[in-house]
Amino acid sequence: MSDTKEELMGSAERLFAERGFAGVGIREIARAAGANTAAVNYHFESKENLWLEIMRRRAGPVNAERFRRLGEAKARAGGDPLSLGVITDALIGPVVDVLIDEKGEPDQLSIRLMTRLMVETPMLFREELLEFFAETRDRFAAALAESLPHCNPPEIQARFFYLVSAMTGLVVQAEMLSGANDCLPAKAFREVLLSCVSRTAAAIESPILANVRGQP
Amino acid sequence: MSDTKEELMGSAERLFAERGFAGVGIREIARAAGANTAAVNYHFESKENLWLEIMRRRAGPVNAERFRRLGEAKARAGGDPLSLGVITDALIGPVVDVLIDEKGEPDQLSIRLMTRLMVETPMLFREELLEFFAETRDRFAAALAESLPHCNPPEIQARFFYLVSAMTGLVVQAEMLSGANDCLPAKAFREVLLSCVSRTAAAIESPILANVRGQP
DNA sequence: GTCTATAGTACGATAGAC
DNA sequence: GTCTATCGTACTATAGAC
Repeated sequence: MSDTKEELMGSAERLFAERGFAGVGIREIARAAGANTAAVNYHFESKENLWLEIMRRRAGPVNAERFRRLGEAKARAGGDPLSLGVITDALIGPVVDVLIDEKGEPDQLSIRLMTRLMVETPMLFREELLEFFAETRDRFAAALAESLPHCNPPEIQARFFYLVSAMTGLVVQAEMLSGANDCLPAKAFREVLLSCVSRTAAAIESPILANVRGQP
Repeated sequence: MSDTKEELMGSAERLFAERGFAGVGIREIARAAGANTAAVNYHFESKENLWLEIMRRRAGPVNAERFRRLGEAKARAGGDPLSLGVITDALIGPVVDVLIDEKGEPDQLSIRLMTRLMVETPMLFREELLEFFAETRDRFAAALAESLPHCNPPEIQARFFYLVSAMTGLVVQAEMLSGANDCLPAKAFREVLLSCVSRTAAAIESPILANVRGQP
């Protein structure tokens, strides 16, 4: 990949993270990369495609790590079904790792970029999103079904939905958490996120179907 | 409030829901409302202010219902601390209700609007957001502390963070759930969301601090 | 592979008529 | 309270030189 293309993706990530897809123009992306406006269209064909390339470049390694953890856990388990904790960690753990820098503190760029990617991609590129994550969905739904043999497909789907929604909330609210200096030191950022992963595993253990107030 | 102002807020809600703050121009908002561009600046002073007025109008009743549920539960409990399930329902239940129309099916406009409001407001209007939700934060953090007397402030804060992040994920992913016709009928939409509320209550019951893989 | 130049359109805000 | 008209700026995309 050419230097210019690399630079363009870098400045696009920074700007998209701060202001979202519609909030940034290709002129500004090119200027920040020290390139010309036309270079964006040459390398990416369109602004839409630039967004998708960023999404794939960021989400690809996350999915790879998910599959690595799932495969490793399966190897360790022999033929036994996996625990829900292990499945939850394999799905959400790799995302949490992206939000944390090498010192264990919040990585603001990644937090904001992942937030934008997770919220705006479904609205702008529904088809491409579903295609890109089809394998992840299928493999984790299958793992859940194996670990919950007494659950029918809607129950599996409801639990998978909880996993995805809990992961999404973690990413979106990670920025508020990183900016809250109430009584949480920056060192606790990672601990709190990891505790949320474990809590999510506990949440899908529960066979709950009714709500706490008791309505049907 | 004048008819024109009402119309402008309505069309702004619809357009912001679809394309976000930066994705919509005041010209288009005015056109959709059958008014002139200048009417937006007359009634709201700026596009930013229009967004904030929409946020307050949508979030105000949600907060009111939260306080109502919390107050009702406290009255019912006498002086005893509330269960975590009741606190969770008081905080998240009113948001879930907004996502569902009178037939119990997904309300696409509200789902998308709440998503945009929850994700973009913290990034664009951090100060105003914190001020608007200060009372909610304080009252629910206090209720949690009363119900978890053995927890220190960071532990309370970590649980409160989980509540907020689970709620955020529910809203953001509600759209994907409403569009998934795999094996979930539209009638199940409400059931799944409510089951997520109960699961979240179960999640914050847990005294978990370490993650499932056992690292520090 | 990167540039200049430009086409065609949209942006937010405001001044001033009515 | 709502309009027209307009300022200055920004937008995506493309054609064509180098």
